[in-house]
Amino acid sequence: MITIADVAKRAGVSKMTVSRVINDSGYISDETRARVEAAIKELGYIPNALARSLRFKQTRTIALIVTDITNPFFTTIARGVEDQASAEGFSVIFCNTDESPEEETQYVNVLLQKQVDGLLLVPTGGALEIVTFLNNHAVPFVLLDRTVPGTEADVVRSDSKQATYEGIQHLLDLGHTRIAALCGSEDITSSLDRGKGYQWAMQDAGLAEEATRRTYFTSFTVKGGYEAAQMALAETPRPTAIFATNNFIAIGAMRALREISLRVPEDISLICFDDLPDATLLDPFLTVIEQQAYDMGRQATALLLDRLNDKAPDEAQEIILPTKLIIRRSSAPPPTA
Amino acid sequence: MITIADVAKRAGVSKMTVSRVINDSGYISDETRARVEAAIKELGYIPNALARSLRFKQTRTIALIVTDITNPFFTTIARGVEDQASAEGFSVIFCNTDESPEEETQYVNVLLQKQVDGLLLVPTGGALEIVTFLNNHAVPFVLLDRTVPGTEADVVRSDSKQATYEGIQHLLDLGHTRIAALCGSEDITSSLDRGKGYQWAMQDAGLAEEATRRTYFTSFTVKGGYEAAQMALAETPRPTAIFATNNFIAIGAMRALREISLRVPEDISLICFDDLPDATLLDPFLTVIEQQAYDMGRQATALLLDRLNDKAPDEAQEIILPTKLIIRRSSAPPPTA
DNA sequence: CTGTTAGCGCTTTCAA
DNA sequence: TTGAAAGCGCTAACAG
Repeated sequence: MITIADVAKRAGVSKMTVSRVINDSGYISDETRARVEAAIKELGYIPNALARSLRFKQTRTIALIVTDITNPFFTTIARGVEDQASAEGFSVIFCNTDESPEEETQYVNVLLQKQVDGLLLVPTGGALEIVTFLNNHAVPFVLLDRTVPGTEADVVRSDSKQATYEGIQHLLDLGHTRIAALCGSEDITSSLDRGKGYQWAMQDAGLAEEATRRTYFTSFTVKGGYEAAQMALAETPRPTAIFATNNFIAIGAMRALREISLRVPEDISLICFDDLPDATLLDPFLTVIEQQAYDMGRQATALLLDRLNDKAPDEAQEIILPTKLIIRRSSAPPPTA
Repeated sequence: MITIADVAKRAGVSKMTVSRVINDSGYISDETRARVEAAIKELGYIPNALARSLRFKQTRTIALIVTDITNPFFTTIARGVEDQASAEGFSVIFCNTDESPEEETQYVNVLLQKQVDGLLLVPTGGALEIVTFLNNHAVPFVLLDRTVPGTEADVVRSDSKQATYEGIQHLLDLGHTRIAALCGSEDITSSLDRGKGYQWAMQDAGLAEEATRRTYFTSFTVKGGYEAAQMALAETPRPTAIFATNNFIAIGAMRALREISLRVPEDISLICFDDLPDATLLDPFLTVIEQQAYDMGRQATALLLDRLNDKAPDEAQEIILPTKLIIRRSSAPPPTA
């Protein structure tokens, strides 16, 4: 390995002078600078960021921990994070917990050892302990998509409750009354909020009991959606519309519908939270409540970097991003209407 | 920041003793160990991996550089890499170049400064320089999916040429003769190999000229596929089948077909390289040549880690993974057949 | 079984 | 404008 000492010797100067050239700090004569730069090039010297970070006490690296790397919602967030971070000269370490609190704890530990300057975290359902730990250790971090009840923390998320209200309203306007809600896990706030938005909208329409009866909790997966949909469809009378609290649940529901040959939207309507990326779809036809995933990544990163530079207010910030109801072909009036 | 010295003082021992406890090395009395562990817990001590890596001269971190993080093919690779690496106690830094050689060079530089132990690289079309650089600097790395002509390097990839041959053969067997090929960029070997496989199969069927005339180069994107398909469809007589060299090109082609109301497979057949993940598809119906993306990630990582441990042979390794032709509903005999 | 010394590659501080 | 010494947090090598 080529070190700063090698370069110094080659250029006939001290290590300190080389350091000054690398960091463009202090005064150096043009002649010396040229000699040092030549030596760097000749030797193919690469500064050791480990040693620098050890002195500087910062790594210019942040980490992004998501719960499902296969979900386009999270990869889109990742792009936003990446773009914003690299614009400010930060690197991003990307981690995936698969919704497991154990993996989450494990990653946070490793990342702290690696001295990341801050964390971006989509918390699992069991994140209370680790988030409390981060707070106690004064590690800068920002939550994404979900909050962690019982803690104070910066968070960037959508207004799931309000957005769901509008989505359900759209179904109600079409004439539906028997609407089932397939919700994600009960220990995830975004999922809960969507459930509440559903309940709220149904209640406002005088359908509170209907809503209670037709709420199903499952996981944010295709399998979960499939199973929950089967339960919802087994009810008599059958629902005329299904609301899925995320994209994967909707796909699972779609499979269940197809299996019993129900047509969408002729026989039953289907809407969901989260869009699927245009690029992976042959035919966009689902009516969705779209979240601004890319922006969520960008803003969370901007907030985190502000924190790192002491440019954010002391109190925990809560940034709520707008959503958009995109009406496509999967929602229509109920068959009997 | 709490350091090893703080722990040592608290436990009333030397720093070295604390180090021994952390690393579980050397002999320590149970009593001392307990005291040290108590001190660690009380202070909430987190070892500084920077300082350790500086001494050990290894970071137990590798990097994965892909060309398009939005493509499920690459996120699936990422999962394989992640799983294999973490099983061996390595962390992964995940980077995205968007097919830009400049970004690629930039990332490699930063990563080398960060002292990653090795690199996993899906090379861009302009990677010759950076790969040569890596070779000269004896940085351990493994190429994924593509090779870089003019260099020697470990690579894990599919046999694109052979796989394409079989895919085209499937179309020929169905009775197609007017088959168009929508290829990715000309400076990417996997794309070229798929073009060659197409040419080869057509030639064996006595359709060499037909193939030459119906080959279109574009980029591995939905937009690229859309545009190339429009060109292919403008020919007279029109092709009765389209072969797309990746999933995104196929989706673009699908859009172009829909725009002029061509039905698949009744009016025209469509097959492509790379599957789309089950989870993001409402209705899998494309006939595809599936690559083992997850395995590609795993094997490349295993090879890289072997290299790091001097367990791999001196010569550059080439691991060719099998592919699978999955026949679904998008391919059928041509309309006139 | 435990401690001391030296040094990883770099930069801060102070002096020249 | 340049350099020497000290030290960031940790561990290898040796000594006790």
